[in-house]
Amino acid sequence: MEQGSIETATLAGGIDLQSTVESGQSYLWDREDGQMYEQESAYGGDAWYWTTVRNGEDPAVLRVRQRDGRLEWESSIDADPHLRRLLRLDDDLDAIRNATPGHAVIERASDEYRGMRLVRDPPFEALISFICSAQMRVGRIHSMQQALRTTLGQQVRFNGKIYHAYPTPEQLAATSESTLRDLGLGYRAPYVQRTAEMVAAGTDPAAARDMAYEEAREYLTQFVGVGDKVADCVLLFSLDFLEAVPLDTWIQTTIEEYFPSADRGNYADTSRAIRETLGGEYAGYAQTYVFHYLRSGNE
DNA sequence: CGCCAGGCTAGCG
DNA sequence: CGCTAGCATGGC
Repeated sequence: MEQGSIETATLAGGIDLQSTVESGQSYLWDREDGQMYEQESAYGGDAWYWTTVRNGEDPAVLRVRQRDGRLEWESSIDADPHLRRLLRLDDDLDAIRNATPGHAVIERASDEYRGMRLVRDPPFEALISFICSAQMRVGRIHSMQQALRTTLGQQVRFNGKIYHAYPTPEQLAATSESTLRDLGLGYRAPYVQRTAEMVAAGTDPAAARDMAYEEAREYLTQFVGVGDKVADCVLLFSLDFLEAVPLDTWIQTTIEEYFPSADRGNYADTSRAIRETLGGEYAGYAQTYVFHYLRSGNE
């Protein structure tokens, strides 16, 4: 086993691990004490989280927790570069905040979750988990991904315990719609199965990375179960389009309440307007702070 | 019990 | 094109 740590003081703007992995951006991390998404009162903030990364034939488990000014990790491999990628540790949060307009609700949200970073999920996992997100609560989206892992993913042994990798495109493509329904996916089951078939056959969601933003969003909507909103989530939480602002029910309410002039009546035009309102380049960062702030019961 | 959740697809005009 | 009915499931 390898282990190591990263000093949070070396990260520009610090990090809040709990907010980063429990804010409904990524559904690929599990919390080992079983308290994920719960509004606990006596929490020390130092729970272990784990995920897996592809690593040739054998996926690798990454365990990480935040304690005493460090991100401490354990893995079968060197987790350092993986954590820097998955948790966007190179983002300069101070610079991002300085580039964000000073609206009151954004500032309150940014203050409340100082150190929260966007995630950089792997593209296929992001695509499937956000297809599952349609008309679904955050906690259940996460439990669906756990069910997919536990039932269909490759077993990985680490420190004497069994973990499960996220299923591959081939594994999901070979799973029947009824099996996926049995895992609680509901009407999303055929979307997941058919999209996995497309990816297994060679259509690469990550190809959107090289496109202009709106072209990339259009490209992703070719996958079954992916409309503009899910496409924006994949662009923002996986493919480095920090300007993407997913227009979900929460942000629609926010627009009506705080930025009514940005409501242009349709997705593409409202998207452009709110993206401009939130400062352009890092608009998705502002959106994610506000989403987590409002969804957590503030205001 | 009814309502709703980080929406999408198919089918209509 | 734009618009909308229908959609599975579980928690409150």
